[in-house]
Amino acid sequence: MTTIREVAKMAGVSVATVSRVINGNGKVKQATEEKVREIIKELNYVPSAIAVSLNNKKSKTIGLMLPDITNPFFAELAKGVEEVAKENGYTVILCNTNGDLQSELDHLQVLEQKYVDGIILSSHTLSYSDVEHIATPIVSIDRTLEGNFPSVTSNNFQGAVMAVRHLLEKGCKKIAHISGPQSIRTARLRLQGYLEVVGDLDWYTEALVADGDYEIKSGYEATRTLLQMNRDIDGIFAGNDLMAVGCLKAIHSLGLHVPRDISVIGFDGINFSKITIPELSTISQPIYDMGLLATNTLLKAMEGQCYEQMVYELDVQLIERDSTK
Amino acid sequence: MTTIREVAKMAGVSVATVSRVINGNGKVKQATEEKVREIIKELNYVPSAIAVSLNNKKSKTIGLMLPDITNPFFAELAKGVEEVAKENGYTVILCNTNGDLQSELDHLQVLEQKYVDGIILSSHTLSYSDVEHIATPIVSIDRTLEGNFPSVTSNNFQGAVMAVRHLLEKGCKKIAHISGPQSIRTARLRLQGYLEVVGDLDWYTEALVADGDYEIKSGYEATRTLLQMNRDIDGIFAGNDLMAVGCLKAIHSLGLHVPRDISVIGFDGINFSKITIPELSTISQPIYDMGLLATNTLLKAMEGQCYEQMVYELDVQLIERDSTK
DNA sequence: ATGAAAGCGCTAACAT
DNA sequence: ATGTTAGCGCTTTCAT
Repeated sequence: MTTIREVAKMAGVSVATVSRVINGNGKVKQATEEKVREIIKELNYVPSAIAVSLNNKKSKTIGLMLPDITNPFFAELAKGVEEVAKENGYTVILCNTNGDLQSELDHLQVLEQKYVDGIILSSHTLSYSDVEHIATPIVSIDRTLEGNFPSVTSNNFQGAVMAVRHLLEKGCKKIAHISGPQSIRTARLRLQGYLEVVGDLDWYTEALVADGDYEIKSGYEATRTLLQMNRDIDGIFAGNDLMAVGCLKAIHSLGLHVPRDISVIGFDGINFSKITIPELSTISQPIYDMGLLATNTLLKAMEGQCYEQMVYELDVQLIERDSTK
Repeated sequence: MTTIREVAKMAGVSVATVSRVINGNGKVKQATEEKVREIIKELNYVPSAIAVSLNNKKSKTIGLMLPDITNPFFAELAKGVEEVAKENGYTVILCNTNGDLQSELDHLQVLEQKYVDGIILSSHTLSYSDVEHIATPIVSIDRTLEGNFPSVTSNNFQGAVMAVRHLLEKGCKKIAHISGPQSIRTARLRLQGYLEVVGDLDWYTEALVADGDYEIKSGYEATRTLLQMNRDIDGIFAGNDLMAVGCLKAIHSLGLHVPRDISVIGFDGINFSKITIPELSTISQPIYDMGLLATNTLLKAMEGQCYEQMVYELDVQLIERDSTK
């Protein structure tokens, strides 16, 4: 491994001079600079990021903590985060937590000791006391956190309202909801949005809400349960796209047709929602943009800038496709 | 930030002693150790990974370079990698390259200067000369690399043969193939497997192979082209699951039925293959396991152990579902 | 069993 | 314009 010392020696200058040409600060004579650059190239010298970090207490690294990278929602988010990070010279440490509190705490601990310059966090189990001691800036995604943490979310409540209204407009007379885990804020908000619209209608009963867990399988099962209890359901608002996919399958397996017999709408707008048969109508969140925004916000926080805004709640959008008619 | 010095001072010992109790080497009197631990806890002291790294030249970090984390194949891989890494006290830096050579080179450069202890690489553009100078161990996924790099792949050729034979057994009389980008080794092997089985049959013509690029859309388009030219195709082997999904959609859009009119089989066994309607028959690779194996192999390489094996080619498996009858 | 001090590779303040 | 040197936080000889 080549060090700055060897470069200095070969170039016949001091390490300070080499450091100056590398970082482009301080004065260096043209000729000297050229000579140094030449040697750097010749020796294939790359400064040790570790040594640099030890000096300036910046690792040029951010941590990204997610429940599950195989969930398309988080994968898209991660892509956005990585993109912005890279553009700004940062590197991303991926932390997959499975939504497990202990795992999250462990990861947090490691991120701290690796001196990451910032953390983007998507967690529904972490509480304020778990993160308050962390000196590094944190941006929360998909939920807000107590304390002074910026957050990037989208308008879950409003989206749910839009979804259900859409179903209503399409002529649905009895609309069910497959809810996400009520421990997760987005799931609660989406349920609230649903209730907001249908809670007062005469056909509404509690039996029209089935619990899911945001995974495909639960959408499948919830739908079958729902349809067993209420044969006249003609519209289903699934708490997310994954469950909507399961829902589509369940309806198909029952010999029914979407959207002729039952209209289905999801939430998230993951890529896969447009490849189902029929293509899924959904409320799309600007997932990739949320990743970009979260990262840019984090970057600002890291530079010590005041936040322009602490809480971003992005607009969602109704995407009408073939599963609602 | 608490340093080892403060701990030492508070405990009334030298930094060397603190270091000893942290790392559990060297002799430390029971009482001293307890005292030190107490102070560590009290001060909430966590050793700086950076400083440690500077000493022992190990960052406890590995780099993971992938074309696209939103591709379920790579997301699953990443999950496996992260899992094993975490278990072994390593952290994963995620590098998303979009399959772009320059991006890969940039990332490689950064990984080097961050002193990652190892790299897991999935690239089809990088060549030997791009990586030979890298001192850190590298494991290649999904392809082999010249030189002494261990690799983890699966049996693409054999899988393709299995896929096409399966179609034949199901009674297909004219089988087409949607190939992946021929710049990618796996795509070439799968095409070869297809040709191996049907190349000599009397109905085979070159027009039965359509080019795709491993993305959903290309599967859709290739299928429509294929079917336009050859109305009597009754079986399609798609080069991967994503294209198979596009294929399913195209067939559906043409008013035809899978598997009644046309049987379809994919390759990869990504999670999503089981949620399509109809569920997709496919050749499944042990994706998650490939991630585990690659990481374990890398870990061994990092410990300087001789490789038990340089090249792993894992078995694939035919999964018969509803898209082939 | 414990401490003092050198050194990991670099930056930045201070000299010259 | 360039060099010297003191750290950054830690590990690890080498003394004691």
